[in-house]
Amino acid sequence: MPPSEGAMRATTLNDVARRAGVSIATASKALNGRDDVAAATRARVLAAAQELSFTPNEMARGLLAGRTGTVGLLTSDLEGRFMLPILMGAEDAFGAGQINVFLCDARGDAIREQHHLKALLSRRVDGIIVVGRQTDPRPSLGQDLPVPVVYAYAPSDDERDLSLTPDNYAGGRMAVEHLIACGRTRIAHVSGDPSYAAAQDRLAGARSALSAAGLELVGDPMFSEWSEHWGRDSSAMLLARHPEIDAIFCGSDQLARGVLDTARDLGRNVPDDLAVMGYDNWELLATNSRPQLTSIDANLQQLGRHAAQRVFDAIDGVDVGEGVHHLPVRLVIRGSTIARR
Amino acid sequence: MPPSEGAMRATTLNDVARRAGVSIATASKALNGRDDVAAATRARVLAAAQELSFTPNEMARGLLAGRTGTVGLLTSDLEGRFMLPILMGAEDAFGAGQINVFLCDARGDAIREQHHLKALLSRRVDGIIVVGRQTDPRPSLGQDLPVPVVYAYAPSDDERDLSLTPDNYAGGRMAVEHLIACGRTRIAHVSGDPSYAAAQDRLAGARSALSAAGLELVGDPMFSEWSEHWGRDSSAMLLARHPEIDAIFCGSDQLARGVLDTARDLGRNVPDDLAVMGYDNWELLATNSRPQLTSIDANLQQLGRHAAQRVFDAIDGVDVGEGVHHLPVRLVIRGSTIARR
DNA sequence: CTGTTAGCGCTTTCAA
DNA sequence: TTGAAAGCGCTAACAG
Repeated sequence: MPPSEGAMRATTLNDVARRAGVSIATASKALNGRDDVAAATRARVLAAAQELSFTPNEMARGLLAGRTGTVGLLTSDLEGRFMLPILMGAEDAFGAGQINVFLCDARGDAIREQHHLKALLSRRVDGIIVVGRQTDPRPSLGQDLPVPVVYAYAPSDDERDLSLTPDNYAGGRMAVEHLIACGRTRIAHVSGDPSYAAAQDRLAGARSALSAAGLELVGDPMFSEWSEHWGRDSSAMLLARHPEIDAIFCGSDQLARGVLDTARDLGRNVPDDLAVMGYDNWELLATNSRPQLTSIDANLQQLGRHAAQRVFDAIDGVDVGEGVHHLPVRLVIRGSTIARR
Repeated sequence: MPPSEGAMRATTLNDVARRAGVSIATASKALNGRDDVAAATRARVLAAAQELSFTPNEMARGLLAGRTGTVGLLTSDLEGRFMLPILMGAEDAFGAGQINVFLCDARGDAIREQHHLKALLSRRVDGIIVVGRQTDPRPSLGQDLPVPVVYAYAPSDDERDLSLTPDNYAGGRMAVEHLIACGRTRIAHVSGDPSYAAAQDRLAGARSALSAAGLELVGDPMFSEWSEHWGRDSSAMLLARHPEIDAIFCGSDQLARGVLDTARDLGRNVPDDLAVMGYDNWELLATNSRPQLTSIDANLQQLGRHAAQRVFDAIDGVDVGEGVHHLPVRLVIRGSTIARR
């Protein structure tokens, strides 16, 4: 019995050929637009295909062609804020190129990741993009895979792999340069978990901008967790101990939201008394605060598209390349650093 | 020339058979654990497969089996807050069942959706889950598809399709019942875009709970957009006009965040002077506010798993069913409605 | 127990 | 211009 959906066995090229009264080979040629088919024959075949709503079986086609027109997207954890834009960028790029994407979520588990990798290989994907949730290096899938692999966001720990990751150092520098350009000189830093490479890189970038201007951070960088709560608490401590602070550079927009909250509680006007910068340019947070948050955008969707493009190229035989590439980030200026007029 | 990755043509069953010195059929049996193979032979085959790191070609296998072990996830827009949990639930359920998921994002464009649908059918997916971004009915993909289809979140406009969507009416009722149970009697409602079914359903549910208690909404429901800004502005208006309000039920957590902000500005203590409820239980927003937000959780991940389960069943020949199913939601109580002690 | 044979749906020579 | 035949990698009959 056929499945309930009014289903039936999908129509095959054979059905089309028979209905059009030609051989299966001729039908194939007609449908694929090859020019050694009589116009009348082609018309008949196309009509038949239409009537039977024929859709060629890509699996069979792939078997012949040796490529499937599919790629695997291996994420370590869909949950994260950073996955989605990368996913979208990649899906977008591939979709335009008639490639379909297998989505696999390893849930942060190495065993599950191996399972999924195996599954992807058995499906003969033409390439794989590995998306990690942090910018800390992650274990390589290895060099002996039969398909090209690109690492996005979380770089591979093996230099022979190609990794695309946002340039957090440049982001940190850019942020502080902006604050300095706004006339601020007593700048503090609030960040999240210090074990994150992102936290350290952004801080290092910030420090390079400061020392280039002959300045130093006010107080120690405040590390703890990437939460709004910590943004509130850390800034309260900072401002109590160093009331002269005129700008706080935050390692995330969440932290910055917390800082804004504290500033209001303390009656410090933002941006006049105190400039506040976020990081990530998470629109939900950045555009709904009062004032809106100046932030650094890592262009993640573009990063996803880039990764897809590399896989594309690799499929076409271009060497995929290697090393960790730090992709440019972008400053988005809003009201938390410059008063709107 | 082989692709750079140290690639090479993937090893086939033929390679394994030759290396083990058996026929290709025997190799197949040995690898698939059929019992009509001598132990010694099996060992030899397994060893050979291991050495060549053989992975069976699922496409070839699928060609024989008539099923591919893949399903399509057709989303209308990845951007949304509601996609991700559903996606995760479905991916999770399928992953455990050795099924791989094609992710297709139509970007809210009907033409692109048709393209993707066609692509999925040509890949001979065994089923499709259509995920919409709102709970308003969406156009059906049609009844004459060769695979089972389940609609998640956004129901199909055709009753013959199976749709799973959260029970917003029950959510609205549940929210107001909770507020009443907390002793509130002067309850107002702030919501987003009134053209959303979600907005109307939640309001209708809220009203049913109110009238069951012999109460009425204070003031008109405040509709505009689903933003924190509107939460701030609308509640300021409400509280100015109706200072007696002792609870505000919000149509989203974003709105509720805005309401909390205004309450603080006006010096109204939450929850003592004013109880505030959100909707969606978006943890990022709900757990980072002061106080944390009581909210309604639509169990979206579970909804995704359900949808996957239905597709599973349909693949196994069980009728997929039909009609719009409203899945239960859940109250999550935090500090914005009950003072913590 | 093992190997031979016949396909799954399609594309691609190569004759007719 | 058309069709017969081979074969992509695999499994499922059947003979041996």
